[in-house]
Amino acid sequence: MLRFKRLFETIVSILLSQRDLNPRVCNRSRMTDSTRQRILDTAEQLFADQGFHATTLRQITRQAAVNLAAVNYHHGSKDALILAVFQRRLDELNSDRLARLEAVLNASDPPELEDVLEAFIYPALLLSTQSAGDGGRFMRLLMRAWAENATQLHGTIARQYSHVMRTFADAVSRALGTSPDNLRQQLDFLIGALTYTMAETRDDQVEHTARALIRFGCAGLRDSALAANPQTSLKENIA
Amino acid sequence: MLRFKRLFETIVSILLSQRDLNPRVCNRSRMTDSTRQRILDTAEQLFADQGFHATTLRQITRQAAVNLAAVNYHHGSKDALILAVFQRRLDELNSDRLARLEAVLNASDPPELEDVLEAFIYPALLLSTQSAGDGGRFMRLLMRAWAENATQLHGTIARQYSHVMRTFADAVSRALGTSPDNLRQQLDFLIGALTYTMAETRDDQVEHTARALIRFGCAGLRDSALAANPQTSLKENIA
DNA sequence: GTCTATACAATGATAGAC
DNA sequence: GTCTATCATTGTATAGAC
Repeated sequence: MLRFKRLFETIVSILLSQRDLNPRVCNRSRMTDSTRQRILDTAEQLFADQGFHATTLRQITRQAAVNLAAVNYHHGSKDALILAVFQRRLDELNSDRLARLEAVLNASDPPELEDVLEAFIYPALLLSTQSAGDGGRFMRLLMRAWAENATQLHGTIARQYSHVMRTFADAVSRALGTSPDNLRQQLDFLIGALTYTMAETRDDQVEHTARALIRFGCAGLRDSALAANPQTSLKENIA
Repeated sequence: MLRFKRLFETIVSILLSQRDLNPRVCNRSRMTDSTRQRILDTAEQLFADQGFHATTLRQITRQAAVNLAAVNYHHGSKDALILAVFQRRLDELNSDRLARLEAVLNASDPPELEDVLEAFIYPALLLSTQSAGDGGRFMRLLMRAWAENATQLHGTIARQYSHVMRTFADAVSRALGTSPDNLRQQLDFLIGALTYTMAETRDDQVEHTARALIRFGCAGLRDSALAANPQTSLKENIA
């Protein structure tokens, strides 16, 4: 009973939160945005350090120097706050990815598979070490959130950024010279490897890890394409 | 109606309880084991359906028809209960993996890389569709748990099953004909892809998904080994 | 040893005054 | 928009019955 109410409110706040991305509706006063922002920053840091469950709203509001009720007023619920923390970072991440991909495609079409994968992988590994406050690793957050709230949060994120995935699938298929139809599963393998890796990569390993993962993913994608489309890819592979 | 279900579950868990415990510690009465087991089963089902955070101890104890305090008495805390739910399944999983790997190594040494990866991947995908009660997918649990409790639970699990990973790393290195030193990172890529995939694989896709992931992983591992050890692997690759 | 009833501090959320 | 006061619910601890 109570659960349905919470779920409803979370959904509502997710829907409402989309207007924040739109500059036209951003009419709030500076003081309000400052409170919103301060809650978001503090929450991200505490979540990364302690986990979602262990972090209380009272900790967040005390450290952010705002009232306890403010978090519910601005974000609706604790779950919605978690989602908001994610969306801010994932918006950055996917913007960065798309910008790099566009640069790659402008340089040469069809592109090199390595370059496409680098545009996808490198920003993610950078994000995992840069953000989340003082050296905290952001991507532990993603895995943590995934766990707690799996169906809802994962579904929301996947739906919201599906166009990014589709764009990259197209680019990969052009690089491989095959149809993008059967590519989705292999891209999921790559996403899994990337996500898992992000949770444990340190700042000084980013370059090395990115190169290893790009190589690993390229080999897997090329071989799988070779399986789906033997005659076309074979000669390309030999050449 | 509910009473028959409870009675049935009680009988089943009494029967099952005999194999699950270490014989040395098996001094408990059957009635006690039944309570422990019933808590574990009910918790697993509810965790998979609702997530860890959303599931309350009162829900579990009510549905399992045991007292609220029983869960703390038998497992210590909610977090420890979560860990216990995992260990039961992961013990099965890794036993299955090691048994299959041993069969592969007995058949031929050095083994085929595909066979080694199949021994690692296939049981996991099977588990993700079989267990967790009524068609629930167990591996959503793993991702969920990762999230909530990341440092502690992930660390515990990784430490506890590190020997399994080492055994597989050895087998892979023998199949590739290279040193196992630089293999760990590529195996992590594979684990990430596997974990991510398990969360979304349906019962009827297991065979197809397993084949695709094995192929993907083999290609990635072979190419990475080729990078680390050019001259040795090159001719093997051509041959 | 196992189980039960009960109590407790802390949490997320809310209502209403300002 | 913000705050104070308050609520129901949570995980956990304990005392005592079988």
